Amino acid sequence: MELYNEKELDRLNPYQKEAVLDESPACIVNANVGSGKTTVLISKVQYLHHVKKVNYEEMTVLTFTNKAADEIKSRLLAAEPELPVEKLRGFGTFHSTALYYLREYLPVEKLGYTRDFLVIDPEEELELALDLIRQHKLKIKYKNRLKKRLESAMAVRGEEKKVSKYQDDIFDLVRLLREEKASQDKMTFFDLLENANLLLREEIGISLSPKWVIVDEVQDSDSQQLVFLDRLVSRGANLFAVGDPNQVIYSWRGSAFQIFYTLKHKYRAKELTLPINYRSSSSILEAARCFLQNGSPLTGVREPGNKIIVKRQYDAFQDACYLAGRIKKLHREGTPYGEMAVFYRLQSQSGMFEDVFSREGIPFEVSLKRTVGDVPVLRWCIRLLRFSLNKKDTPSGIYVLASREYGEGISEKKAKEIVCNSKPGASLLFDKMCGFSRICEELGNEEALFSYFELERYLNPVSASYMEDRDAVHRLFQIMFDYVKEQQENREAGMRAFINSSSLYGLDVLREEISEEKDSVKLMTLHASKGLEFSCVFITGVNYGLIPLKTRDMDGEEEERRLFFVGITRAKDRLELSYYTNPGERAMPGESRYIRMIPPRLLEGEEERGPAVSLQELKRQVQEQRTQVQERSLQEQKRSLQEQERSLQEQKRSLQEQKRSLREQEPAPTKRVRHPRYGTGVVVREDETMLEAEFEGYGTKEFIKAFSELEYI
DNA sequence: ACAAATAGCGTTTTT
DNA sequence: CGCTATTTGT
Repeated sequence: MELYNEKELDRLNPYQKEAVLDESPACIVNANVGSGKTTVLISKVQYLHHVKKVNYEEMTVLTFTNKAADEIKSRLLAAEPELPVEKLRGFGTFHSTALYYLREYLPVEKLGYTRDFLVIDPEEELELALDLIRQHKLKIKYKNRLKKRLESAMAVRGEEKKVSKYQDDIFDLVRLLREEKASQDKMTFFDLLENANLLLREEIGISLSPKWVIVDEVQDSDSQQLVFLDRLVSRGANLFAVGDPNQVIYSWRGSAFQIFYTLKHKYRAKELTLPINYRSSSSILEAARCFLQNGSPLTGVREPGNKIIVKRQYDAFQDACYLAGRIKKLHREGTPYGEMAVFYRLQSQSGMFEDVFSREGIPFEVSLKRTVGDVPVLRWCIRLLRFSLNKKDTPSGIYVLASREYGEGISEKKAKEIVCNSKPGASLLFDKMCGFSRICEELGNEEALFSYFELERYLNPVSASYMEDRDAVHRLFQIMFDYVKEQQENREAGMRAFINSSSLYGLDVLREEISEEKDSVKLMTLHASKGLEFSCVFITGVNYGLIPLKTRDMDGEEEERRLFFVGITRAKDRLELSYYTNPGERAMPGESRYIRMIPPRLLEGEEERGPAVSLQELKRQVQEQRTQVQERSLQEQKRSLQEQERSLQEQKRSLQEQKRSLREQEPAPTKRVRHPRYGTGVVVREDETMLEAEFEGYGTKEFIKAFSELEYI
């Protein structure tokens, strides 16, 4: 398709073009923030298909989030509407791709599974583990941290050394758990990748050998995902990976450090760079550059734009009030609400902004994920379906019968007896679940499914949430039937696929109410902001102790810096930072040193004042500032003392030179200020909070910077 | 049964 | 560092 060459490639800059056209069997692209990473990735896929004649089915495109996968797929489909979606089955998250391989290509029977296995969430695995501990009377220490202990124990790969450092039975538990999951035909997220890795290692004739593996955000890979990549590359796939080492903010959950270096050496990959940022104004970009670790060649193409605004606020409440006004003003001036976002460090900080914004009538959306598991009735329903589709899943059967809110409401002991001994006639609901396979294909619609299980009875009609629950279940069933209809498989297989995908992708059952107001200000943590962009970004609470968060070690500190970098580079046109003079216990009063790292010439002067405050408030703020100044000068004294010690020798050496240059030095430029009452004056003395100026006819006056009506001229 | 010793957080979150 | 939950020792 020659058309592709001319039209698409010419839209790319030379760096992007080089990446798309690169012929190396392994190529890793160091994509700077906002440099068109996804564009290159999509272009690469299209180039491989149209020019290199690689089928879409022969490509595996791996992302970390469903959102990223959806974006890539929808952009490909938008460019080529006649492209059948089935051809993009290998395009998805690592986990969904592993699931696809396990179901379609890999011999899961070797691990004791059937092809009909279902995906479970981590909580269910924990229940299973606790059950096994009880059953086998295992000795497990620190049971309150069982989840974490299991995670680390499962990550131990070596077959030999299986002695717990606490001398308990944790490794026996891991083994039993693995066997139990296989016999119940269940896999966790972890198992999906782990089992795929296990089965891909064997050289047996698997008709699975993608020609290309393309990875997005490769800097986020953990060791399991790297093994998955390695299996595919070992089977002869070419590798094209895109990522940014400056955006590593998830190393605490296991993303491998120095991944670029590792990949480059392991696969002798060619390294390319995308240096040009198209997103942010050059002022914002210049500030961002202060937070880059290595001298990455991050260049911009945009005009300087607005200066960065730094606001001092009394506390989070004051900031929320100020932001409400500021957001309204920007909205009046033409910025849509949807182009504005407020970022904070901790989830717990969102509440204040939610309260104030609702009161002020500003439409907003808090980014919080909800899954089916968070809604009790849906959790119950999914487990009802799971047992109906998989009789080996006895824990789900017991859960359904013994639930307090829904179902038969019988005791767990009784439920266990019924389910484990498969006693017919003891429970109507149990019999219904057992008989589900027989009638499954006959059910006409979701209504029929609802009445088959007699859910109007089992959903507890006397409960306060009955109406809500019933609607939620109806919606769940409807989404499921729509999903099954789209699949070409039979009803039962379709429902299995639905359960798995609802575990992997979550469900939109409850999304409707939230997304009603599309044009809304987004509130989120700095972490959640990754991958997004907004015209206007507010980062709140840029105090030391919060941004950066007080961390244990140096690595943590570096990650905090990258996190702030990610935050400020989300902004296209406006960046506004704020800090509190009276933060909670956690943070220190006063600006974070991250603010001081930004060159002052990029900042808008701080002459603007916050909203009017009462006299009492003012007094409190002044006092606050005094203590703040005291603390700061104390810190500064300490710091300068250390510096003095360090530079003592140097000072001695250059003393004479200093003296000479001192004589030559120009006197400090006279700063002039204007006051509404005293007129124009000359600044005599100035520090961070105070300013002393001499006015003709009035003499010397002292001001607190934040509250004086002074104007620099 | 009680006291002393010890381990492991703290925040961020996707699948 | 300082707190809590849990284990260990008496």
